[in-house]
Amino acid sequence: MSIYNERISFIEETGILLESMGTTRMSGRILGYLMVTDKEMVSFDELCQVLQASKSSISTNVKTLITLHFIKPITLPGDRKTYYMLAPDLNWAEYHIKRIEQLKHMNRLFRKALELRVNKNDKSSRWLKMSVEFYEWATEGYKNFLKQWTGKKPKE
Amino acid sequence: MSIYNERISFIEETGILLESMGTTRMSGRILGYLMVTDKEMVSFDELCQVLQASKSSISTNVKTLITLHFIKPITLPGDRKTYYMLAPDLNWAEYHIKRIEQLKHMNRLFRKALELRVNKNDKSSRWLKMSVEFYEWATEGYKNFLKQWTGKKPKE
DNA sequence: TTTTTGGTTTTTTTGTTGCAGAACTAAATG
DNA sequence: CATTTAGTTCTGCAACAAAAAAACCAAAAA
Repeated sequence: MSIYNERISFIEETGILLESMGTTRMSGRILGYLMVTDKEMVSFDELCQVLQASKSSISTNVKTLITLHFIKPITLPGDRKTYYMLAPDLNWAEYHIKRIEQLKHMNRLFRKALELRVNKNDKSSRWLKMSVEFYEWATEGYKNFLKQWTGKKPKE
Repeated sequence: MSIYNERISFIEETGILLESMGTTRMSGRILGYLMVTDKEMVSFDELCQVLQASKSSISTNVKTLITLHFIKPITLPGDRKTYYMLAPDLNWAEYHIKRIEQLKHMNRLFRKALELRVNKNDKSSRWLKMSVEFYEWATEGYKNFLKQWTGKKPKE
């Protein structure tokens, strides 16, 4: 076994969590490995070996992690290999601001439902109005809250 | 066709959105129908017919919507049927406060990874520290923000 | 220019999940 | 106590997705 058991179970946990968040288990494993390995960057080939996965699986999952801005590919002159590392410029706040879009979708649905109703003052309509108000308040407020992060912790 | 086309497409949209949020398309359809029907409550049987779905599918999906506190079952004396309506006491803020758990999981992973690292001051460790700080700040702050909602809009 | 290396794209295999249909259960009615 | 009603649970299938295998391609090396 090439890496410690604690680390293996950590990698698997990360796999499960990322899977539950909508990506794949394998992409979670890759992220997990990059988090616990003491190497600063890791080659494509090493990922295949350590995670016991096929090249194709690593290839596709590495790509999704890159588009999510979680990791970054590194290439070196005189070296054909590609290495990957945790994206040093990852901005979690930005990431979550983008995710707020889903809440906005919800809000659009509530408004539309309200339009489609004949009686705009029955229980269901009031439910919808309440929901619209909440989501309007929440999306705006949450976004403003997250924006405060930028500059909060200057990288020393 | 028993309901208007605008409403049908609304129902389908809701299905797609709820599906993308981790539940099933059918549960989204049920919620969507309850949002646009002018009836205040709808019977199990009506859901089957309007959504052209089997009893089993309605049964299981209605249950998940109930556990999510989105809808509420209503029974009436002298009537064997069960009716469903949008949960009048649904608290969206509460709902999202519970969802924050996922962010906490993330944070737990970051801390654990940091523990497992040998060199606690290399790039990856700093990435992890930054992430821990962000998630600590974000989960607490978001929770407090959401708590402000309660009492913000007294149901007049 | 041929071979090797490093990775990508395409195709198969395998596993999962949502839904329908049938069998089942509980309660109310005759 | 048999029958009907209303809904639940189990089984199986079709659709889909994740990962593996295989075919492929580009760049560097021989």
